[in-house]
Amino acid sequence: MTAKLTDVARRAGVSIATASRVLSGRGPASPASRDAVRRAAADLGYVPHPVAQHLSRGEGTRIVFAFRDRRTDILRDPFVSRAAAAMASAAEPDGLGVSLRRLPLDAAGELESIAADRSVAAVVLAGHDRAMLDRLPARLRGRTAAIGAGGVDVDSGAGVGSLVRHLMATGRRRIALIGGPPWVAASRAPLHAYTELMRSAGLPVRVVPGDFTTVRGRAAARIVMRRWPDTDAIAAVSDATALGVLQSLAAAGIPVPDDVAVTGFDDIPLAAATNPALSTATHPVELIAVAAARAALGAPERGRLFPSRPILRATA
Amino acid sequence: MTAKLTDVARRAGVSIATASRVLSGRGPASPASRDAVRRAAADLGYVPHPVAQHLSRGEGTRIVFAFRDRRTDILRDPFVSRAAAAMASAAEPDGLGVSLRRLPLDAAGELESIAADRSVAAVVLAGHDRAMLDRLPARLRGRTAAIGAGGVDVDSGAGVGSLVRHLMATGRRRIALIGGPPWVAASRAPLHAYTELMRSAGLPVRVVPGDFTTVRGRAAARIVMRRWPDTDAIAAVSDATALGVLQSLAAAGIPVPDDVAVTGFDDIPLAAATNPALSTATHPVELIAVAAARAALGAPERGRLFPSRPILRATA
DNA sequence: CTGTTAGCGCGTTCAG
DNA sequence: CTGAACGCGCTAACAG
Repeated sequence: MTAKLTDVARRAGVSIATASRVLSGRGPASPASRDAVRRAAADLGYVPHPVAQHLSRGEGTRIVFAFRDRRTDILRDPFVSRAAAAMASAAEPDGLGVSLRRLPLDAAGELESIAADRSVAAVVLAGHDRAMLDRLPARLRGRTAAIGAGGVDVDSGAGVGSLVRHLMATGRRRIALIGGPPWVAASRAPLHAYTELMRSAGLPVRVVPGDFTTVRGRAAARIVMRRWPDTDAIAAVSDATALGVLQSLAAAGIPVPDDVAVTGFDDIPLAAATNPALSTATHPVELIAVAAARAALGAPERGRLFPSRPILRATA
Repeated sequence: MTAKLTDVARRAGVSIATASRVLSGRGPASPASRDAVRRAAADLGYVPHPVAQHLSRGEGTRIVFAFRDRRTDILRDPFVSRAAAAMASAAEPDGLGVSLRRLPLDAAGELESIAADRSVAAVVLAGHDRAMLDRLPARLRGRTAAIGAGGVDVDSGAGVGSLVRHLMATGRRRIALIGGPPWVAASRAPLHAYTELMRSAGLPVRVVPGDFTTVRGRAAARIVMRRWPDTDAIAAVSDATALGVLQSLAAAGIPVPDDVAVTGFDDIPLAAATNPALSTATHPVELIAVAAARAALGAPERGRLFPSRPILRATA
């Protein structure tokens, strides 16, 4: 049988309250009893029972990662799994676990049920919109953090901006942007950054909407080259899209980066493996997810932007 | 304040014991009190407190996914994050969370500490070897399941075998295999399947070891074509490797699949996006992870193999 | 600084 | 079939 706090207290010759104070580090304790308790705990190989601690403190035991999406199979989205795994790794030392839950577009009911579940220590929201944040159940207020769009997010504006600037610095002038879907909040910042840069440089603004997929990237690249044949660079707001662009250009016999430079965004593992290797910018999903989890667990911090670093390879 | 079992019992005019029996479904209860309790619970919007339940039942609140690897940053491995996310999704309805923990090659101490943690409901092991399973702490015995190599796994032998058979059926005769690292258990089954098929068909066995990476795939393909220039098909045991093979062949001006057919394994998202699109076989990581989690939580099942389905695209 | 006393919310004997 | 009482293991007010 595993040793419990009572055993430690008895062996140390103090009360359980004192033992608890010493071992949890909360509350005062004389050096003498502190020492005795620590020794007793070590001798007995005492390990606290996290479940009992959580119950007693009125805290939950898990972080719920709630991802709002119209697709049912959110597990196929690499960002979802990367973020979930990162949180599961960060939460481990605290004895917490991570649960993943998909939210439908209208998630009012689901959020209520999550709020009612007292095993939920914190909630990390993604794919949300403003309405959702505003209608957040009161009981979730102090323990919810959001990823993206107003919450913890990557500075995609600055990231894409730095790539566009690089394109300009290397002589590109007719730069097209394949953006995200207009109705997705994350599409705004890159589009804005690109537009501002082009305008203030007196260069033409050429934008085609995408949807972050490779298939759409292929089609979008064809549209770009048909509509503006003199385009000498294509900036995509996701690596998946950029892969489609590369394929499309290769099929059309357009050399990259000689005739047309290409950039992506995210720095997925395969970006380094394309031919030629894709120039892109980092997307620290893991850092963001962990920051959001910490914020949800009580850190006051909100709305922080994580920097995106350009990774220049062969395509630009 | 949220309603608790006491409130439900009082409103239903029964004792907490009866209320508990009715709501948990364990133990007898008369139709009358059953009805009263159910109604009272509904009226009050009663939601049980999972943490209290777990403490009382002496169960843990989380599933620990323990991944043994020499690399420190296991989060970068897509299989790790996919498996973790799948378990986090499957565990959600049960009020359980998932924690991810890296294990060093000699994980004796870590396993002890995991076993001592009473918040751990179950352990899913991956990257293990036999010695590790044998030295498993006694307290972990009934609640541990393993992914791969003797545990729940994909039938990679049959998967690679079906691809090799397809290559033969389409006229390929000089088929080379780029395998996994010899010291990894998961490399054995595909190698064995390939070797048996080639031998019994009276065809030459051509094997070059790989390490599941794209970089190594590039190098391995060069080795294959230099050593056996008449090779007309290359089967790789991972899609990442196959991508390297495709790049290497493209760089050498060898048309795929005309001169050399190529197959991978895993069916990662980008396999559909290569040019030409990669023929491969599925690796149901999510299904496997969930099955392992269920097994660890108490299902008796062990050592089940999940089928791998060939996905024939353009490279073979 | 310390020990006593209540809880945290629920499961589960064990007599009725 | 039911209810009173205890146990799960620990934290936190409250006097001392």
